[in-house]
Amino acid sequence: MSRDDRHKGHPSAAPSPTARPGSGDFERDVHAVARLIPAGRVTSYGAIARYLGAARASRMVGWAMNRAMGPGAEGEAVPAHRVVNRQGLLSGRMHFPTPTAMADCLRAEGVKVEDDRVVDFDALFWDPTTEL
DNA sequence: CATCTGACAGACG
DNA sequence: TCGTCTGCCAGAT
Repeated sequence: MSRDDRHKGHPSAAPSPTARPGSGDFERDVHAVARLIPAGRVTSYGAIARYLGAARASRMVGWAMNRAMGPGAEGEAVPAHRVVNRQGLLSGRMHFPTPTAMADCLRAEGVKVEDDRVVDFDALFWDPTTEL
């Protein structure tokens, strides 16, 4: 990401610093939805973000996953391997313990993965706004 | 305290 | 149809 110069995002400071610093609400919701993803199914970051009402915060979904699997993972593990991008691409595979952990995990659930991409992604796609 | 980056997605040219 | 830019929120430097 180095389009050139996109450093403009500088809205006035937060009006209520004590409102909710770490928030965690968004992240918590993301984890909740991720856990609802049925095994053998996959969804996209945007789908989750949209379901939470933050369709434009799809990036945060991925960030939430990163924290979810970290050492500070909440009690329950989050199936981050079932969350892929809009193209069915395992964009987050590099963040797993091993580069093949994500694909291997999906294959274990019956999901075919080829070239880091979910085969038949459209058929396996699980949309929370529709299914939930 | 200011600035960039990041597991994406959608709009635009 | 493809390449590029912007938007979003939060964490890291």
